[in-house]
Amino acid sequence: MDKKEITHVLQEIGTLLELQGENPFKSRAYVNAARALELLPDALPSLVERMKSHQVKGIGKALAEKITELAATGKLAYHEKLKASVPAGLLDILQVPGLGPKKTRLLWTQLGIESLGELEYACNENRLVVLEGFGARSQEKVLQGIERLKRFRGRYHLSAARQRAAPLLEHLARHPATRRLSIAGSLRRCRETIRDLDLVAASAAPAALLDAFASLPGVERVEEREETRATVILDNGMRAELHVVPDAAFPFALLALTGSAEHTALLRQRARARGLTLTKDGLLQGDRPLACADEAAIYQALDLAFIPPELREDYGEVVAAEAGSLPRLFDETAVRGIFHVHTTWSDGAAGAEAMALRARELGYAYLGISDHSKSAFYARGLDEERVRQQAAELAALDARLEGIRIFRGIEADILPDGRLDYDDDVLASFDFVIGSVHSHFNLSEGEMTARLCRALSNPYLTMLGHPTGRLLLARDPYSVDMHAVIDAAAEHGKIIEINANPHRLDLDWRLCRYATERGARFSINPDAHHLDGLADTAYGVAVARKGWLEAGQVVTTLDAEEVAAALARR
DNA sequence: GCCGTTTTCGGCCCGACTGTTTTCAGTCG
Repeated sequence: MDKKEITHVLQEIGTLLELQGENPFKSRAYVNAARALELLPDALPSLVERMKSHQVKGIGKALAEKITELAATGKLAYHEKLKASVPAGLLDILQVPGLGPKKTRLLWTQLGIESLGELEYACNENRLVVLEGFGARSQEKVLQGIERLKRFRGRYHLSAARQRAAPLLEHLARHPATRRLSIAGSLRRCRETIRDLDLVAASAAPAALLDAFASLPGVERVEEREETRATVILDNGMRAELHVVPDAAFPFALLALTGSAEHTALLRQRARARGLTLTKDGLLQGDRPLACADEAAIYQALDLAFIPPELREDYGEVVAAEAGSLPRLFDETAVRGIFHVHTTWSDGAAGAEAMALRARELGYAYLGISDHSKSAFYARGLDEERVRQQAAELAALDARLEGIRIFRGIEADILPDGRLDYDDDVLASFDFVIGSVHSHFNLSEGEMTARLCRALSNPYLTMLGHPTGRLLLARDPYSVDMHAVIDAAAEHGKIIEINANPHRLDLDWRLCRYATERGARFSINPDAHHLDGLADTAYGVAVARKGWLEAGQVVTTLDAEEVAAALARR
């Protein structure tokens, strides 16, 4: 059992204890221990040794024993016992906004509710209103929350989908019966959330390949099996479908299965206008099939430039492909540096030096550190004194490290009235300032728009962080007039963040083209809170591609000298 | 369950918001 799995168990114990009505501080001790574990860079064996000799703050005798048991056996009797005493459905109920452990426990003990389905039923029967602390409004909110959860159920973040698809592709690619292989569907188009995985293979032996697919690691069961197609359910509940076609049909199947449905409908119309018929099996002129070696050849047959999968959303890409005005998309290799990285100074899990070394390893030329500001006390935001201390540390680090330049920034809270979280003299001391909203999400649209626009007019602000505040599959964006915000950013020459954390992907790609028209510039920021978070930059590149951005619009494609000059001009 | 000590118990992070109350508990970030 690795560290991540152990921290997950500890967190779940904390939740279960709360549901049981245990002392909340006891429950928090488990959550604290999970965090302490996360923050420690050590590998597991040396960690266990340090815990046993009481060297880890937040992990005492009892927790050290439990963690040792987990690390050694992969199980914990105490955890199993707790799980058995609390209905599993209560953990689902905790996902409903407004329902925490206390209220969930009340629902359980007073009304006998043990699952989301029972909760929905009870709401419809108007049974919540009699409970202490509940009323008609909260019952209505609970119902809305359940609706939202249902809507999201069965969807996954882009990152999760990529992680599950990669090993499937790897195994199938090695199979001798595979001639060509590709991911398709919304994952190939890099949509921000994905329902299921679609794979296409070219092979002369479909049965053999489908057999192999059904028995890949991580496949829990086969849901459907036909001659050329199989659907399986993976062990996390995700659905994956493999289509096997003859090699000549591969480009057509790939195109059709990649979609979007709207995009392929446009292509079929276009074919028809040329006396051709485009299907998932081929391109026909009357009865005569026209051979196409790859997707590009199909587009060519329709007098179109090749349209990258990310753009196939019926957002004007066919018109642009006809006019030869598709954007010149860039890939990860064009990104030269990174902004928006947290460290242990606030809520990050790694120190600045470790982050810098990892960034250098990944080939980046500069790293912009930006911890939280003082209002973000839940994230150990920096007061003015700690800002000074960190400044000294980062200056020394920058002087010491070869091959990577450190920029010293801050992620300053945008206060409800649109001011930033420090006085001007402190703001002026940073190389760059990211302004972000972390509280007071529920302002009216007018107030929130004014708040962001005022922040954008602040001369010390460099860029606007996660502009809409959304958390994919969890929290809707706050209400804000993003067109007005983009206008303000363009007017004041501020950079708009493309937050590359796969839970955010914010700015939304749908707004990128409007921002481009207004002349806005962008920065692809991983918002990394641990070492592996730096690699999230890839998801930001996916958003940029989907938003038709070219390298020239993205400041992190500049080299260190150029970006330093741009920051200095601020 | 952890920690620290004025050392074996008492406190454990803060503030805003919401919907319920009629002075506050629970949730959230």
